[in-house]
Amino acid sequence: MSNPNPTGMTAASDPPRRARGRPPDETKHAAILAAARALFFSGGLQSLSIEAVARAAHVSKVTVYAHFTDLPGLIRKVILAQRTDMTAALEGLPKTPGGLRQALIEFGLCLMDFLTGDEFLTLQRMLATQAGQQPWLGPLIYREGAEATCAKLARLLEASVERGDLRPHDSLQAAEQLLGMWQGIQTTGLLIGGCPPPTPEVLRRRIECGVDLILSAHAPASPAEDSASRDS
Amino acid sequence: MSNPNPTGMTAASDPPRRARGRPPDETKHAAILAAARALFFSGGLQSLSIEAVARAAHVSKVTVYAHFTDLPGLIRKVILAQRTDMTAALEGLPKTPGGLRQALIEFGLCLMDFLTGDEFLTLQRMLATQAGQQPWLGPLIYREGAEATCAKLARLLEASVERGDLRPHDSLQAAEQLLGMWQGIQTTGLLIGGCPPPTPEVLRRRIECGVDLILSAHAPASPAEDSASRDS
DNA sequence: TTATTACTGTACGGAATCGTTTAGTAAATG
DNA sequence: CATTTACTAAACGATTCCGTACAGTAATAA
Repeated sequence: MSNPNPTGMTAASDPPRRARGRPPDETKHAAILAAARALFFSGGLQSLSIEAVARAAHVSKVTVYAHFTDLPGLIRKVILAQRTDMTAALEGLPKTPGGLRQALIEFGLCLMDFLTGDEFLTLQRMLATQAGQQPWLGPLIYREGAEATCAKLARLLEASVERGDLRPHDSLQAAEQLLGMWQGIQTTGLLIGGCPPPTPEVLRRRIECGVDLILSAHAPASPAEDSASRDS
Repeated sequence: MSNPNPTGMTAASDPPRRARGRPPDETKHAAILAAARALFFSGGLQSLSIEAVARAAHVSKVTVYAHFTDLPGLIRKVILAQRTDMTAALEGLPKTPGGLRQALIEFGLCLMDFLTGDEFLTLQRMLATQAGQQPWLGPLIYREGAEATCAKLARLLEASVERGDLRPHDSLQAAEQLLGMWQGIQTTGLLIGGCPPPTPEVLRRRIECGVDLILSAHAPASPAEDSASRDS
């Protein structure tokens, strides 16, 4: 509103306009958030109360209220912070050189490593319980997580189509199928604590078989399969 | 223990050994359970408290304690009741006559109709939050639900192999892939309230494409594809 | 009828939180 | 210095829920 810098360009480093009184301690903010996350990770939303967070962060309860309006507000921030980590992890998925098959497998390995990790599963569980109360959170995560990843994978396939390594096909659908096969039934199993985490061998096999299935389905018409079954 | 009927055969209808005092009112038990389920369905585990259940069931709080020892005990029973419904629904999946493709599609339609329904999603959410507290629940549901379904699907494929409609292959793996493709990324999306429920058209398309992918991958060697691309 | 058991209603003590208030201390600006 | 803002510690009233207790009513068997 009453912006003292109407040029729109922030001069050098943001105007260090020290507000007037004692400056807010960013450390506290971080500590609270960290405590909240830690607390949640070791006991679910149940154990996430303002008072517990204040205790764990070695901070006055009032300070918590000063930084985060509500308990819902705090939860929201926790989830959003988690989201940031998550999307960062997804952005960092490999753009391996090498053949398409190898690239897909590499992609799948990294992705599944992430999806079967505690960090992600916990976030997922939190979202599942919050689905009712904070309906806007789900779509946000879904779009930035699942859909974005699917699109990324689809682009990988699309690129191969343009290079002639694959026949033209519905890449988005193929990406979805691939993701589905990678996850199989185990993802939900992990979510409900119904099965142990997959061994690397099982995971790798599932990923490779999925990739091969997709690749063979959309391989170029030439009967001599050359780009799909080469490198191990 | 002090069984008055040591023959093991229950004479006619179970001995109506009226216990001595006022008989327990089965109605109450059912009412409590129903109230608990309803209550959970409209507010998550959060809103599931002994007092709320007693209120909703029009029953004294003491009665609740008489029928279910604990709050955890009540939750346990709620989940187990839900499991019973669930497994029943899965048992009832169709054994359509007709061709393999049609049978698989029918199977997929019914299954996905179930998996994307509120009943199932809510159970899933409940389990996701309870994964920490009641570790034995997850495996139970997972085995009777996901794994049993997968095995059932695998048997369907296996039978086709024996009939010669499919080449020999790892049927269990194929079943997992099929289930994965059917669920795609949307199942978890639904769980976290991240996306709207799929339209029947989308669902049907996803199911059919998955089936076709699997079938074409394991079709018998004959180049004349006859059993896969027929009927629409 | 009497004994026995199921259920009701109400109340209690204890605990955990919530969100707010108050009074005081700490750190910065002018 | 005075002012302003951030933070602390402690307490408060309110709410909710737990699990239990008590006194009384209802239904059934002996």
